[in-house]
Amino acid sequence: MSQFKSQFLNIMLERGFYNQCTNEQGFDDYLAECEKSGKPAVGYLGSDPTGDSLHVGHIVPLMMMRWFQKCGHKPLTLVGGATARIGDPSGKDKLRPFLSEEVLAHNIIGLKKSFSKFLKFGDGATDAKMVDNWDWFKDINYLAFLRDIGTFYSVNRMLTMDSVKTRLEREQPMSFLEFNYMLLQGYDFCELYQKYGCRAQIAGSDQWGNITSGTELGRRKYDVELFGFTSPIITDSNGKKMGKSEGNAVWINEEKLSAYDYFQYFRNIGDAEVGKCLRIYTDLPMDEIRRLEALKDQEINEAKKILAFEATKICRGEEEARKAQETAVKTFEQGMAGGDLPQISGSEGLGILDAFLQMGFVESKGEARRLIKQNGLKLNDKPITDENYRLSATDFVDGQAKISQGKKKHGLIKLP
RNA sequence: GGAGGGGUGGCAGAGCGGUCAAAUGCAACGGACUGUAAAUCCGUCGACUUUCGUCUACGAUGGUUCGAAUCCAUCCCCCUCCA
Repeated sequence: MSQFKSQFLNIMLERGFYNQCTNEQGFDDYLAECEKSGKPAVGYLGSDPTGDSLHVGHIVPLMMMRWFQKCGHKPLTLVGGATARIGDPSGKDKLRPFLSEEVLAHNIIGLKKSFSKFLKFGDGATDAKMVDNWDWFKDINYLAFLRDIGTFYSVNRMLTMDSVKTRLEREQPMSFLEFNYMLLQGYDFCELYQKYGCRAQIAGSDQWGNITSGTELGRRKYDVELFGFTSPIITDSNGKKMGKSEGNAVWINEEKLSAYDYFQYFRNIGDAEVGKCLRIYTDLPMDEIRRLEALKDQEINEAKKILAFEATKICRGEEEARKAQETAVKTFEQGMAGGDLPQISGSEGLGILDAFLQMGFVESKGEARRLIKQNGLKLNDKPITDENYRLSATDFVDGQAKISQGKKKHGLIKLP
């Protein structure tokens, strides 16, 4: 069963994190050596502070780092304070808007928060550490950079990189600024190698070009072999990227998404994805996962509940996961109203259209009207038929009324 | 700087003076069927009011016309080729 010498790579393979490695054999030898000697390997995961929270789509590499740390290695989390000022062209058609200093600072705080849910930070040997490439880029001299780094890059080669090639093929503009992105990423890798002895970079497969930029620079400039390791892009059965729920991103930080909604995202995963998600989004042992994913038909719902609970536990803590679960059970299995549902305050006399608008379930009254015609809106589980209905005292039970849109979205109106 | 092409709803992409709130596809949403799944089928998909209707929208600003996404002018942005 054990195909690799290193514990880390075996876990990656077994749980479906393994997509591509710059030198599988070499990386395995290196990690095995570290694991044997008890000297942690250092690896990094980069992310640009373009938002103030990571979302489900970012979890894959985060979980890889989590395992990396569990295997006795040291994770570095790099935030691209400098590179965000440029914008990664990978997979995009347009230049990203520039971010103000305040927004960047705010985003970096948010990112650290996201990271810390999955990794243990601190000063210990295997504790995660946060670094910002702005620290080494902000004072860099252009000519010195061109001479020291630019000489190692061939434009011919750069033009063949996916991030550049696709942009050109699609006849979308690419600025010189963006063209330089891969040099900066390459430089990051080498900088971390110099500073922390970091020899591994872990990322999603869309970062392959940027990773090899770093490993090649390391080889040419420092004569050292750096390793890159990527995860596959996780898609659902329709081939779409994971991480969107009702058109909105599933955020990791609690200010952006409630634990209940986070829980529901995983609870509603497709049957075909259950095994894959258990491996990737939970810490459950493989034996347990194999048992769960073998469940069929209705029974697979048990696996989904466990998946949702475990995934929420990692990200939001056990307490929150339990509350979310209770709310889900009450709401869906017992037809009652769980306490963790989204809520607004309102009292009798409140128009039913306004109630849904305030709850954020609809974007306009017109939409609410349409949904009423389609039997899509409910008050205390009874379909609403009159769009001019106003809440009455009898609608409130124990000081709250339940309103629902469709089968999945439920919320509470509480008396003030 | 020169020549040509183009900017349409979340995306893709028709329309090229009235019948255009704008085809079609995707996405999204509601209903039916189910298992808080998938697939399928039906329906919805600018806002306000719902009955008529009103308003805001086709890069921006002006103009021509009874009437413009559609014509004209100026400006902005993008693409291709040339310098």
